[in-house]
Amino acid sequence: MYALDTRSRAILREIIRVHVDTGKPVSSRTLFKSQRFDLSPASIRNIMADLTDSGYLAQPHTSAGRIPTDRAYRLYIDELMRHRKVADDVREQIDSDLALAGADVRRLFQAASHLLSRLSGEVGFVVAPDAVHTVIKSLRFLWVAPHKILVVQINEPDVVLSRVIEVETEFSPGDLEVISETMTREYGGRTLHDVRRLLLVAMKAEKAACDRMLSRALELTGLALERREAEESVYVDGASKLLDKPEFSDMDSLKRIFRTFDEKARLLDLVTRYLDSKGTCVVLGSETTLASDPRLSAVLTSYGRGETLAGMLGVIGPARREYPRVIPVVELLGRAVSDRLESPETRDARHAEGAEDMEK
Amino acid sequence: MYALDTRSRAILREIIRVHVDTGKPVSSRTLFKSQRFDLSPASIRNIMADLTDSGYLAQPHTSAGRIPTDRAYRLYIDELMRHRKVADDVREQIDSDLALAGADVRRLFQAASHLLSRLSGEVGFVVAPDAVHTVIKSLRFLWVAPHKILVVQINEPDVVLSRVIEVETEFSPGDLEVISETMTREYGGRTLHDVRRLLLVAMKAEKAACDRMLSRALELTGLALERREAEESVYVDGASKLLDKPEFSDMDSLKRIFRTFDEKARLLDLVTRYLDSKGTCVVLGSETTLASDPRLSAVLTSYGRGETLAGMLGVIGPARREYPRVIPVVELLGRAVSDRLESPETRDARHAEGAEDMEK
DNA sequence: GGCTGGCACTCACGAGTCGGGAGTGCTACT
DNA sequence: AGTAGCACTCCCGACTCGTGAGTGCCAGCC
Repeated sequence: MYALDTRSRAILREIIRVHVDTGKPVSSRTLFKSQRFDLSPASIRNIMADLTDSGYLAQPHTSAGRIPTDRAYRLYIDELMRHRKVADDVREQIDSDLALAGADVRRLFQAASHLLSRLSGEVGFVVAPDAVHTVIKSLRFLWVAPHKILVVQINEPDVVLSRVIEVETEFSPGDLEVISETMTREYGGRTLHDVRRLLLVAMKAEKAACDRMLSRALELTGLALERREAEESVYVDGASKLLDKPEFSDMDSLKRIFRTFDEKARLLDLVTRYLDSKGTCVVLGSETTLASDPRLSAVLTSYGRGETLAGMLGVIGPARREYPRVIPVVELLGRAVSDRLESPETRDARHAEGAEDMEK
Repeated sequence: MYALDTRSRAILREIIRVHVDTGKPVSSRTLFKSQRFDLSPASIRNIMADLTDSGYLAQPHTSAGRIPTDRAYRLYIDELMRHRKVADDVREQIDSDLALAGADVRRLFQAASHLLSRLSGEVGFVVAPDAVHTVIKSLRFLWVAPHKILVVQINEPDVVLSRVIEVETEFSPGDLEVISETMTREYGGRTLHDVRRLLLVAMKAEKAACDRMLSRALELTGLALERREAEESVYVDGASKLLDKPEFSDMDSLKRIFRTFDEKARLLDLVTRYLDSKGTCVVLGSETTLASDPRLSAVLTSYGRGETLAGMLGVIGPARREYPRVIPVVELLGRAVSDRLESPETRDARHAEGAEDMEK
């Protein structure tokens, strides 16, 4: 009962193929008419009944065809399907769109989530690297206007982040240069997470010693590295694509789902749980409560190499999706984003030729 | 027929009040029961019939109550309603949320659009200042990593923007310093729009003279000031709020509307048309094709003072909304954002006391 | 003349009914 | 094991119909 024979697997595979295509329950007659099996509808029905018993198929109601369960999708993803190659024009599109975003991480993530959404027809998302994995290389403070200081944070593979902060007390450009050097020397090479921790310790120690300048420097650095809101580290694109999916055509679930996308913190929670899994993984609705709806599922992968700079990206949609096409796209984007985050020459070295147009 | 007497106006006003509250057509009986008029249902019906004839009311079908037309809303907004004062806790919330965003414009706009959405229960949006109104004060280029240059653009009232760009050829930190000074001297004080134009002219002139360094500098500046995508200059928040509005409960229009929000360029087009109107204005669906749905309407205002730095913000939702409450909120946010974009000390000088907490 | 009570008329809406059709499960036969 | 046949189930759309909310109009009243 548990080990499926080749024929059952073929039937299951075909059911999934057809169901993904049509969205409707698949009947024995449909399979029969597909001519792929040398069996009568009745025999196919028998096999389908067996598959239902083993939990791979379900029927929405008696006298309807069968739809694949999450268990079936799991088997399909793990064993039954073969990845399709990503079309060349899609590759080119990804390359050129990401290149257009240039070196600005925000634009890069925005472009990536947009591409994910457009190429999959689902909701695309990118979660920026988290504090534990981000390694700070250097930190620079620049005076830009009264009470306004530009913080330039360079992370491990030359990923540059900049933001403006507002301070109560004034710093001179000279002060800031000194602070930049000190802080980079002190905290460079550590993870953002560690730096935040160390800063707290240092500030506490400072309370006693009371070195005015140092204390101000620490405060400034703390402000600069403040925990970012989820809003800033989660990029979502194409939520409206869900409106086209027939499985989500009832108002109530739509409301719930859209609200979840609005509160990006929720998304962050759910996704980072899979940060440590290697490679691409598919999370089916029943296996976790993704976005409070068991019918939602995700294809996600982490980007970044080795220990540093791990974030996640992927797509969210119904379990019924073209896995053979979507999974390779997500993987490709994971690699593409990783590449983009490195310095240009490393990147160019790797793909000696394939870079159609890195400039624009 | 055109000049409405006091009684008709009172009735119309009440109909709008009730309709905004319930969302359903208002019947003569309802008005009668409200006890606000010393009239029988029949008399009220007569008046309602007159109002219908003059185009202020409409009935969804013969034997239903009346709903206000856009013409009625227009009259209501212009003459009938009185603004309600914004509650103190709302003021405080706006102040503290915007203060939390600090001096980073992106965060500021994000926070503002979020506030607009939350306080109005509709879709909030902020459109960043456009090229024609933005006056560049100075421009600085900083070397941050091989082939990566940080551009710091400071606009007129000390609004700081920074982004990272990727360049093919390498610049030394020294080069960049010289370029920063030259460009600021050359182009400081002009609008972004003008600078882009002048750059093109200069580059053309360069072609002939062929000063390698200058040509590279111009190219770099051009790259730095490239036209931003709509994605980057339009901030939308709370699109899902529309799902709660009963008037948009049919799938088809929802799809259209959400797709429009996804393509922010569309929004940009529609909104900037009103950039030059002074003060807050209400755009009703029938008066323009806002987001391809005549039932959508917007309350919007421009922020920024005088000639420099004009952008727009506001909310989008059904025409049926609590104008007396929403309009003041939008106006307040317009002022609050304008304030935040100035330098802290100007701001503090103005509200000598009211700054609960500018630091955090 | 303006207001009102009364009354006939309209029409959306929800519940109930019904036939058709798609699909299954079972059984008996090959 | 595979198949043909058949009874059974149940969703779905169409159709009907009663109900109730609301209006429009008219005749009378102040």
